[in-house]
Amino acid sequence: MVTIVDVARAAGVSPSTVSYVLSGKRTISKETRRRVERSIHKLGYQPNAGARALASNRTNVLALVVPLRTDLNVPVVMQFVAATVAKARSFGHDVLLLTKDEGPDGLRRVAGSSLADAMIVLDVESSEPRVPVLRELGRPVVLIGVPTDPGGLTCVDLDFTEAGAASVTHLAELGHRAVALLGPSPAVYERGTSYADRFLAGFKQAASSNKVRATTMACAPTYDALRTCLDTLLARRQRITGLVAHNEAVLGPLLSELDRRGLSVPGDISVLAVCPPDMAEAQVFPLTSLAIPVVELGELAVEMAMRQLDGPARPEVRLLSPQITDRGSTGPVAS
Amino acid sequence: MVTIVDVARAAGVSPSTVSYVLSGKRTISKETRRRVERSIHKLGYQPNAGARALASNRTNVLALVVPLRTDLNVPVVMQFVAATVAKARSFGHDVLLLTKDEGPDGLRRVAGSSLADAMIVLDVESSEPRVPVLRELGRPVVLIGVPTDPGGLTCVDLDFTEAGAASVTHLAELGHRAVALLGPSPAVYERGTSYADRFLAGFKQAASSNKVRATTMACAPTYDALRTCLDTLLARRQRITGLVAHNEAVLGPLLSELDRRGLSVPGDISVLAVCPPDMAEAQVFPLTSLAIPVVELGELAVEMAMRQLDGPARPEVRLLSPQITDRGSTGPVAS
DNA sequence: TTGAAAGCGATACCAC
DNA sequence: GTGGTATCGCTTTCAA
Repeated sequence: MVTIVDVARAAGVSPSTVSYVLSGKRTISKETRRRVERSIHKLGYQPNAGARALASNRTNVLALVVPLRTDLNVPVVMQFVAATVAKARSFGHDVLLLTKDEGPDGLRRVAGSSLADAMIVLDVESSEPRVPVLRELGRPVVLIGVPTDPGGLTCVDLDFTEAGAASVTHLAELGHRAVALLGPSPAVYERGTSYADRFLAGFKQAASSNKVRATTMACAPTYDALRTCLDTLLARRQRITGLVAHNEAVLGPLLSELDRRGLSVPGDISVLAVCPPDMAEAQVFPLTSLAIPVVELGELAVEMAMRQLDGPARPEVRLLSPQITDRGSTGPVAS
Repeated sequence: MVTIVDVARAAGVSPSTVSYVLSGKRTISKETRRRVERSIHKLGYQPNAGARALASNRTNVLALVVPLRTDLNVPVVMQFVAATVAKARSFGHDVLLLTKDEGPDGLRRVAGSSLADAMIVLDVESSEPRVPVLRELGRPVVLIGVPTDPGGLTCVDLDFTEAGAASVTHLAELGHRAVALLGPSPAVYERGTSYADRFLAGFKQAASSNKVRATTMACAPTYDALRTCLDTLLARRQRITGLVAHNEAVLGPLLSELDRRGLSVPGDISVLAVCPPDMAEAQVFPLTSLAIPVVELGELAVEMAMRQLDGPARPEVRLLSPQITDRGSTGPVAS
């Protein structure tokens, strides 16, 4: 193994000089820098991560805690992970992947043994058991999602309350007077997953202030559950003309069921999907959607974590404004 | 921060004793062990990963290199990741997530800086540019997939050649004389992804030896591509009665298109899916499937990597035998 | 602008 | 069965 000492010797300088060339924390003469860089290159030197971490208290590793159950939407999580890893690399960090299964102890372990400098935590629940732990770790943390009491922790998320409201408003402005929300799995609500509740609240609130009749329904990610939901929804006295699907997993099934029942979109029923943009485009026909900005969230989370590493930034809860893209699956009510 | 020295002092022993209690590499008297463990607990001691790595040349980190493009099947990759992380944890290892985008240099970087003890590499192509690099790293490596020349590297995968053959045989035994393969995206073939080619080869080979007429077709993961494929396939003179879908992304669309065209499964056409078991069960109706044993592969890969860490094991290429589970979507040809 | 050397917190060898 | 301590490879202070 090539060490910094080897490089120093080859370049005829001291190890500290090599270190400073690498870190840029000191001004180095042009000539010295050249010699050092040459030696580094020639010897193929690569700093040892462990030694570096030990000496500097910096691992250059970002821990990412994700839910790896199948009950949450997998492609969405994956997109998020991809965005995070890419962004982290751009800051010279690698990503250590932890699962939610490890719980609060996992966080303690990783922080306690200095495996990572900072953490990004996904799938935050309203009353999140990991929050108190995270607060005590004394390490930069960014939550994706907003617990009931973020107290001191940095959070970033889509403004789901606004999003819920915006979806209703979108439909209301098209003249819809009876709309439905096809929500996430009951399991998600039971867990108290914060975004689900917030969306629901915004949805109901806007429905009432827009004088729109709203039905809401959790829907497990299976064909059967979806059919049952649809049966119930479509059997209502007041015909539902607008449907908001806040459940990526059932988008495909939903469209094929509507088709099977002879309902055309948006002719008979408008469909607004709440999902990442690419997913809205990948359906049997493109769906008007309220975007879950997965990539932006991932990148933002990394940036916020890095900022905290640079020096204590004051905690903030950042909520991104919802944006709706019309792709033709919502339209005015036929009168 | 609590260090091993603090623990040693509190327990009235030397640091080395604490270390040995932790590692179990030395016999320790019952009494001493008790005292040490108590102190560890009381002080909340957690070994510093960097220091440990530096001193022992072991990081207890496993690097996992995954394709994070959207063109490959995301849920499948995710399942694999989940299985790997869980298994790695059971060996006391954490997982560092790398993307294929980093290419060979990424592997060099991670190995060179001792960020991980071993690597597991997904989405291996036939003529895989990373193979020569991996071979030179001198670190335990397990490839998921089999490059044309594994030379010295350990690989594990489903036996896709056998799998291709088994799917044809399954249909042939039910009396089908004209079958089709709906394969992965053209992009996958163009990349020379090894499993796609192997499956195709086995498929064709078995078709010819079973005297079955076989049509094969790559299919991009979009509705349009699928429709075009189906149009072509169903327009054939000799009516196709058996369909093998080796493309997780189009299973849903496929079934709804068949339905739309008034084709019943398996009455008019048998459908055999090549995908993870849970995916076969999650369709509009359960599909007979040839399982891609994602979880087993992930766990096996970790085990093989760990074995290599224990001492140089001789390289092997392990191919899992395909298994078909009948869920009713394939049946005898109506005559 | 550069060098010397004291740590960082473990492990594991050598002694006893 | 236990202790002392050199060592791992780097960062960073102190000195020049």
